[in-house]
Amino acid sequence: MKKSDPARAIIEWQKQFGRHDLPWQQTTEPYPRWVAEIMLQQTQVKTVIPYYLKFMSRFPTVKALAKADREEVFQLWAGLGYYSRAENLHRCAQEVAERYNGVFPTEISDLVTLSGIGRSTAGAIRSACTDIPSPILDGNVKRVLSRLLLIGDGLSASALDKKLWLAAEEIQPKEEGRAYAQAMMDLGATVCVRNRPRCEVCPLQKMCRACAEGLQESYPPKKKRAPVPEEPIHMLIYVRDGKVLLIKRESRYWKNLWVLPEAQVLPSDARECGFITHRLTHLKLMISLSTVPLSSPPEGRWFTLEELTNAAVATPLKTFLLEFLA
DNA sequence: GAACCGTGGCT
DNA sequence: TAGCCAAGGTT
Repeated sequence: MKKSDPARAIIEWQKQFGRHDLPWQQTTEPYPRWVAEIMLQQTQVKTVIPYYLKFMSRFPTVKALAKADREEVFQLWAGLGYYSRAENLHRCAQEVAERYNGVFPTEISDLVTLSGIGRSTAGAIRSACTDIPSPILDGNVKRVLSRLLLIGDGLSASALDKKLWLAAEEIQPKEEGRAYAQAMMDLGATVCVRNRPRCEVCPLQKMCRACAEGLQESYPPKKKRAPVPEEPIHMLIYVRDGKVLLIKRESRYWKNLWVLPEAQVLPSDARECGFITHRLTHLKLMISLSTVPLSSPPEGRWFTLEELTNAAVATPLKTFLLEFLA
């Protein structure tokens, strides 16, 4: 082993210090690895595990998922966030069932044609299932490569991505793709973390340019974001016979989930009874109680408390409603 | 190319 | 506390 080969170094490191007991690591079948990869997009391992176990238990095969009731898919996804993933997941299963006869592909060129699978997720699936090294560029790999090679200063986001993809291709080993991919994730998640990286235990310490110059915390460059405060959205609670009225949200946040109906203008028979602040988006929901039958409720579906518990309702709203109606 | 999409954890 | 970030993809 060449000492200057970072890929070999982290593969060896992974065998001793990496994670080996994650639920989806116990198989090399494409379907469960795909489900895990989609759930893991922008979502931490700890959050994903219970959702993954529940999902695989209910839909053990891609054909089962393809035939699944759309509503049930969203029920299992509710609380995970980024709900377009659930929509794409269901669509992808149907694409695999139709175009690939229910056999999940493992080639990059096939994978990237499927809904919800981009270049990085395709690489992750192929690495995991075939053991053939396939480039990945997720948050972990970006952070590791950016620091190792000191890439990022003064680059636009797209230029940075382009350079990092090239680096990801160059640095990957010729064998042990599965271990290597897992090694990059584990290193990024447990050692080469965003704040206060643990360089003293990093297998790449002596090759890392950022570490040599003490610039770890400056790489990769921070994303700039300018959150736009939004006007509060007024939502109304209609209660009748112990049931609450919800409607399907069809756009933007919480798309395809059940939410309280909105009101442009608060009716005179409504009174404010609470609000939710949606942290990332600064979305504010003003929730008011409407006295039925003075108002005519919109078309929707009436949920009992028990139905509400298992329904595809966003977590903050579900929490509020269960507390309010209890 | 940039805006958009959720939630939980961390400091 | 309030901002920042995480196993990204789509439009």
